[in-house]
Amino acid sequence: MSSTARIQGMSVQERKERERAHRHQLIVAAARELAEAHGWDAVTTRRLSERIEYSQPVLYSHFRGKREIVGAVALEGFTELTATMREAVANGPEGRAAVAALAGAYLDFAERNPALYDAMFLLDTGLPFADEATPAPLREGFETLLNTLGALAGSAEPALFVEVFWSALHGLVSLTRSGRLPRQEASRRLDVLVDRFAGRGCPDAHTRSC
Amino acid sequence: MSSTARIQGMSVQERKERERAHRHQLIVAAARELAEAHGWDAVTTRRLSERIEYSQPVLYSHFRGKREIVGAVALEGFTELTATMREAVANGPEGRAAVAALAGAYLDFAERNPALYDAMFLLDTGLPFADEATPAPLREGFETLLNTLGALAGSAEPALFVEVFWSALHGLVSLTRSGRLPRQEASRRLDVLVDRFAGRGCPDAHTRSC
DNA sequence: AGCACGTTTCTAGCATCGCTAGATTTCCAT
DNA sequence: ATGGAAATCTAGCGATGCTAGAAACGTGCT
Repeated sequence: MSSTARIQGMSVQERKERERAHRHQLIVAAARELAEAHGWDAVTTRRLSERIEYSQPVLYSHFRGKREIVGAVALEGFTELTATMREAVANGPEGRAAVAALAGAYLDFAERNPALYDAMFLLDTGLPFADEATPAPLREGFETLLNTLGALAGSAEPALFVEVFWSALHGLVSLTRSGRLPRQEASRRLDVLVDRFAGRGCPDAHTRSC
Repeated sequence: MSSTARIQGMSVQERKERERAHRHQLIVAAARELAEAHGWDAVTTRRLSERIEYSQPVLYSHFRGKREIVGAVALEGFTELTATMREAVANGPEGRAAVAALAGAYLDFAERNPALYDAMFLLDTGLPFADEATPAPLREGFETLLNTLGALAGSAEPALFVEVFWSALHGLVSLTRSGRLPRQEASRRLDVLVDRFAGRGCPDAHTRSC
């Protein structure tokens, strides 16, 4: 290793890494756009490579395979969903209002980013969830729910309470998106769900007489 | 058309139709078994045709394509799920017990028939759901839920109440099956869900003081 | 009985998929 | 300028769902 390698070589290496990172993001963005525009079935390695103007094998120098690309898009989704939910409870609503705000934000997010939502919750991404290796964005999303809803758990364990609430939201999204539930009365279903989870009864009796 | 055609011809035609129907069921059964044994990805037209000992184009004389085969399996699933749920409420439980019985039956069914459940609720089958063309097995499944749970809807419209309950169940199944929720505490999550939907509060106050 | 015709079934192949080995080019350090 | 490592591409493999056209079959008539 010469002095040039030590002085200039490093910056060349850094530039290459920068370019690599840029191309990495290019792939993720292309996958996301393609999925959002024409569905995940339209996201093929050939189309992706065409979009980024590189050949297909380049994709495999960034990701182990297609599922890892989907996983990268899903991670973006978790970050954005967490931000959306945090915003929804930024002004500190409590009781029923908090549940309604979170649930509304969640359903809105799913409605506005269908492909992104699929990457997060439907497709196989290989992302570890309830695991010591769970990526930060996932953890933060769950914690946002926990911070706001944990207090409404009543006699149930907060974490379980949140998981069940999340499941219900996901069920609504999932069944509606796949045509199993008519989209028409989605907002009324949301009301029913919020009523059930907003602790009508013991913990927060200020919402409705019991 | 001769007398033979009028007397014997019909029975020949009937025999052919019987054989066709038999082969039809053979395809559906093969698809289901293959899916339950090795997942839906392993259900390919080539493997199916090998199982039924006919060439691939024969499949397309019975079904428009693979999705219609999945749909046929899904239909079987709805019939069986409905039967399972009916059995669960056969001895007429009420209030919390009814909710727990139905939810337990549902989750058990999903756990015991993962591929079947996927065909019903995850995969694209082209089956019409909330539609005038909704097949009978689907309708009956929903009605079973409605008959038992409608009374617990409280101030909500029964149909919506049931849809939301169903969504929550599906959410639990879906997130658990895909590894998003740890399988470990599934039964405690079920308890939390039942608590929320068993009308703790106004309609059925005999379950828990309010 | 034998033949003609309609139906059923099969062979063969298309376009596309995810993915990869090996050739080829590019670029850096000398 | 040039050798060699790193980056990139060409070409192709084994699958997939699905289909057109050829071959085989069996029915019903003479």
